[in-house]
Amino acid sequence: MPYSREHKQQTRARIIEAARILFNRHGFSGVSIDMVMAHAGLTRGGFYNHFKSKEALHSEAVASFLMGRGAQWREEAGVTASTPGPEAARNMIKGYLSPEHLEDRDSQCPMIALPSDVARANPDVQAAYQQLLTAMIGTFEAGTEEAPGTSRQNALSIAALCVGGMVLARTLPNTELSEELRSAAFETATAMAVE
Amino acid sequence: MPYSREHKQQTRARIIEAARILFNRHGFSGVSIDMVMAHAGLTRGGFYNHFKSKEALHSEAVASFLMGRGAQWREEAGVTASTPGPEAARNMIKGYLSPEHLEDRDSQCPMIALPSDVARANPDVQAAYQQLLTAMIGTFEAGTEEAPGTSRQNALSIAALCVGGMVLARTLPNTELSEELRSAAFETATAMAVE
DNA sequence: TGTACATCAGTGAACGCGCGTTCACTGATGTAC
DNA sequence: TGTACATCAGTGAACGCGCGTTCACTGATGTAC
Repeated sequence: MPYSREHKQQTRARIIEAARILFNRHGFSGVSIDMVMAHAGLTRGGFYNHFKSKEALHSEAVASFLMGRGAQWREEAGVTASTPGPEAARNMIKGYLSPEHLEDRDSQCPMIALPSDVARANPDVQAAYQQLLTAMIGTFEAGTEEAPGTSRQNALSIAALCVGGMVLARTLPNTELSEELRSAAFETATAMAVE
Repeated sequence: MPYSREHKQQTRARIIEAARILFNRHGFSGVSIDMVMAHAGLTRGGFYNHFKSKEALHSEAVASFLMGRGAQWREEAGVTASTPGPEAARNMIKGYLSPEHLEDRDSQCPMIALPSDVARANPDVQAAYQQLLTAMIGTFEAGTEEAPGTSRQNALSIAALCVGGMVLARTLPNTELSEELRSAAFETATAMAVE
């Protein structure tokens, strides 16, 4: 078997990484397979050696965020530490609703970059997003466990604040209102995690 | 001047209405000019008698929501009444985060249907969205005027909750989590409007 | 160690299709007489 | 009132382009001897 199995896997990973970045920047339909392959240092024809279709690449790209950057965030926030609690939730909120995340077009959370693409995507893509969202909600829920009755509602609301705040801030051309929105969502979400 | 001015304006309005509905259903790039014109009972060629480009149609469609259904909502909520206050804000939240709005694919708020299209659209489209969002925030702000220091932050957060809750609920294939999110965002936003 | 071979990752031309846009036209309508 | 005309909203064929996908090929590499 010429070309080690490793070699093919590395190429595959390079294509997924290029796709993740380009989808974030330009949206699913704003990216062509030519663009993805060129960004990965390859030519168009080889794509179908690795993926069944463009849509299949989409769900791989989302999953790769969850396993890559998303996992890193959760670790940094201390979710995996022995004492998760409210501090991990607050750290997560701080990172998610940070100015850096708002500006990070390439590595932002796909829920911010591509929400409307997903609502119309195939079930595999939607399932990948749901995993991402479920992980996020889990982090917040663990951070508000003192009051069991309201903790679930709080966690869901914090997730809505995080995604909604960032989506709106990202949409606006007016940077002042954009920053105001991000900041307001951050303050409110943080207050909710402390309760 | 054959064909009254009125006639042309009516046709134009019919095209915009078709576009608003189809963009909501399928997203900006998922809709062709053929589809819009057919939906309006016309043929492709006439489009450029009315609009400069497909993008120009996009901003018109958003503006038409603001002036049409959006204005109707604000009226029903009582924003224009002599005593706006928290009740109008609560009504608005109730309508926005309602199960009916979640299911209403055709006439939902474009901020829910097309968020990622907008972030990459031209300035005219973004300006139309900003007007829509500003009107929404204004309604909420008027509803929390008792505490001036926090009212602005609250209004912005409620907007983020409304849009974020609906965007996430819309994205999910799992209807149970979807409903849970909508409901949680509704409860939290309502509580914030009362404060 | 060196060589012939088989494999298959990667290449790039090609296909078919749908799209946004253009354009020559047609025919319904309001106006002038 | 009736008719000829000018206008321009609407038609539908056509253009050029980029896209997702296919396919015959090529050439780098691991393996067998």
